[in-house]
Amino acid sequence: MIKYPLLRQQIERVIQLTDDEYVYIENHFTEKKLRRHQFLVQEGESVSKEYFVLEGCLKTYHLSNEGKESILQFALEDWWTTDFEAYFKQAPATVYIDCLEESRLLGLTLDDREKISREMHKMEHYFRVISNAHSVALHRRVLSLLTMDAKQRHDQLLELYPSFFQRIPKKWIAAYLGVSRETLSRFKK
Amino acid sequence: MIKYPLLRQQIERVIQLTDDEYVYIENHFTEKKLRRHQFLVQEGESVSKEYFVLEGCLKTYHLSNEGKESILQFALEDWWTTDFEAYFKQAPATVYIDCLEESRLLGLTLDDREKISREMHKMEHYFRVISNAHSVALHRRVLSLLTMDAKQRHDQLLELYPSFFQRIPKKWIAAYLGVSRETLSRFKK
DNA sequence: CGCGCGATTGAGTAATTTCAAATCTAGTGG
DNA sequence: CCACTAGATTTGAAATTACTCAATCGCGCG
Repeated sequence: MIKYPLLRQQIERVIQLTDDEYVYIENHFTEKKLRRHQFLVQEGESVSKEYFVLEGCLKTYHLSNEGKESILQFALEDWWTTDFEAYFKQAPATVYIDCLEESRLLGLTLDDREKISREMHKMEHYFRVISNAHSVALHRRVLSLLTMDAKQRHDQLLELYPSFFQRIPKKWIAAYLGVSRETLSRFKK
Repeated sequence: MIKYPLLRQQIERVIQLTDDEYVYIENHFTEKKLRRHQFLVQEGESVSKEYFVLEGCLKTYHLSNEGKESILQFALEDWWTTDFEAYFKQAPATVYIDCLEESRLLGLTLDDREKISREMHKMEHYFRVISNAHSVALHRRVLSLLTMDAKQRHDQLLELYPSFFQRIPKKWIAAYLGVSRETLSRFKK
């Protein structure tokens, strides 16, 4: 019985699955619901799962000693999120993940991930492709921080992910771009 | 016959290998020498291999339309380097990799990488750990670009990789930190 | 000795931040 | 449904940071 077609769709962007294969995979996931302002992960905690976002919106951020938030990732429908460093190394989290909207997630433990990868070579490939995509996105982000000024980064983000600007408060967009909200606000012309 | 103990040492930081296993792996690598100012990779080219640095020093950079270089990575002894996006996707390179000192490298093709991963589960694990370490490093770099000013980034780099400052011309350090060389020069007090 | 490249220094300028105040908005309880 | 409040956004002005451009310095090498 297929319960989450969105997850299947996402995986099948990379590999092909039979109904049986997909159902088998899906059974390793557990659903989790979060309300606004609830934490999925808090600094210092252990991180047992990675999560696929069925619906909603979350932000991953680092909190400095001075209380400044720097946003590493926004996760919307169709995205994977967790503190990957903590998850893979089974180490304490170094970031917070916070729910911006009421959200539904599917969680997968590291053991189940490895089990699935071992049993289905295709899935191991899927996870590697996802992980590479993740690295490539980080590369692009480093580049944009090195080569572009704040206005250019803003325009690029607007073009790449217009939905961010509709759903996410401007102050978090600013914390993602690495500018003050005042500066971001002045760009809107 | 073991020819490159440095490579073995590097792999054995993560997994254990017998002599036979290591020699088998080593035989998939081919040595390559480069002189100063030679390119390992140029934008637009295809990228058939990833490289382990036996000795020397290389820089991976992006060239903007205005001719400005932004440095993504310095690779010294013991590091892996290539245009990973191009290598994994078998797509044209988007960066240049340039030799700063006479260097000796060991190249591994994607096919051989996958072959080794398939045949030795340990090595698949090694490659995943390396890839995660890579992601984590990029995460840290995004964070440092978001949270720190140029002076703080400079001090952090000096602490993390003091050898960069001895071997690499200041202008490239500046291009790595994302500041002008004049600004970098003014930090030295 | 002098060339050439990289590094440094100075001065003026542009971009962005900070702080403070004014405005707008969404969510809450009555 | 409305009024109210806390939070979010915008605007202004001053202060800071880093940049650009230009000139100078220092050193290795032919």
